[in-house]
Amino acid sequence: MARPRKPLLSRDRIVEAAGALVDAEGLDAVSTRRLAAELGVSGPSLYNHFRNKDEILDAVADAVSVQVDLSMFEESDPRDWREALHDWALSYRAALAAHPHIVPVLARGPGRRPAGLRVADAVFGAMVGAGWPPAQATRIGALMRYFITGSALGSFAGGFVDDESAYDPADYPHLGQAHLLAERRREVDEGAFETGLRALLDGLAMQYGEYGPPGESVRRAPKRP
Amino acid sequence: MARPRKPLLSRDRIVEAAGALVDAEGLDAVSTRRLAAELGVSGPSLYNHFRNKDEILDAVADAVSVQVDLSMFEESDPRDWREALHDWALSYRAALAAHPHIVPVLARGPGRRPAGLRVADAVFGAMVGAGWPPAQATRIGALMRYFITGSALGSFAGGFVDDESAYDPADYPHLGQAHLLAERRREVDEGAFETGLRALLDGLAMQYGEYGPPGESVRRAPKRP
DNA sequence: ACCTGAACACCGTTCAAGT
DNA sequence: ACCTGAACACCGTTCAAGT
Repeated sequence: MARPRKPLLSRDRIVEAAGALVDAEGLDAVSTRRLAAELGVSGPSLYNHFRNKDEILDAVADAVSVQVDLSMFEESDPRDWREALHDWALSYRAALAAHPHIVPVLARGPGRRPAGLRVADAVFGAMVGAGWPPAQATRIGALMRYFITGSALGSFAGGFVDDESAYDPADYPHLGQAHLLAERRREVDEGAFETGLRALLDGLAMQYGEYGPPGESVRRAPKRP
Repeated sequence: MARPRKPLLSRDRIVEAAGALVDAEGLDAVSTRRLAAELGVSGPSLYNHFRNKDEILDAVADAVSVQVDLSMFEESDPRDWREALHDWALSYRAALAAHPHIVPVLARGPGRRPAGLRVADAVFGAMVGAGWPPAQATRIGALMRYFITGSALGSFAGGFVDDESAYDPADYPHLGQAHLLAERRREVDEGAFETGLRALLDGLAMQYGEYGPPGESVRRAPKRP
């Protein structure tokens, strides 16, 4: 066959197929040979479009970052940082939850991934715009990513086995109901995320009072901005 | 050679060597052949002691969980849940930070790993003992794990490339200083963890008020269950 | 430029054979 | 019981050859 007059592959086609494979069968299912077969070509063909397999997975991860809504950072009053952060966190988590198997790649950080950098840029810019000192804005970007990727990386409830005999009361006196977690997985994980997000934002709002909103030299502590 | 009169291997020796390899060169460096070579045996020998490679990595992960201090949950007044949670979080994070490459395995949850289950048992038991309703105690265990493993999984600062030209101001107007993050990695990551942990605990303390301290039979209805 | 098959140096795991 | 080498069905990546 050699070279066809119209290319069989493109970066987009490869990323799409790789993403589908990751979603359907997990990261381990993605081998260059398997992926190439799925695309109807031979393994080495992929190397005409990507330098290596990691670059393909990076592109899959970035395609997920593209799904994260950032509009709340442009549209709203900069002083509504709490609400913007809340909405962004929900959107971010939803994007990751839809593609859980790629989260370990995404959690390595933005690197040179454009969409990952856009997310970081938007959050940092919005926090600085809201009056947070740059060092605090950086920390907020970091701690939000910790919490969001941590929640998307491994289901808490799903991390417990669905087998009552695994929880010997002599060893684990308080885990008598743990075997029930698995079947209430969504509920537990989403509840924990909501509780944690609210706690995080409440706590940050308290700290915001220490730094104060921009443009005023004296201010009251915000109750729940 | 065949079978020696004294076994060459033991589960402990294998786990120790695997852990050292993970720490030194990362998860990808652990192959059964490489690990066996490190132990002076042939690859298949490992299968006399573990069912498969995943079981070996699970054991490495559990050896890290063993390092997590849980004494604060036994010693202190149950009402000091906030301080106990704080100290536990620091100990947990320190254990993970010492072995960052195994965190992805650990983040999958306790499964059947004894030390992982002991951690979950201690936190849940302590929160219930402090007066949190069981459903909230579960959520607290979950959200703390999200935050802690998220912070240990990927360095935030280290996730940005150390190359100024990667941050075109036209694309990322607020990331002009991002290339400096890498060299202040520890400071940034630890600062974010401390800020986030404080926010989380402050926020949880606010929610604790909604449920009320233990030992009272009448409490106010929670505003935001 | 873009695909191919062959090749290299690896994998995880199974299994019969050895003591 | 615990180790071995051989074997199976895979890997990621390189490269010369084809059009």
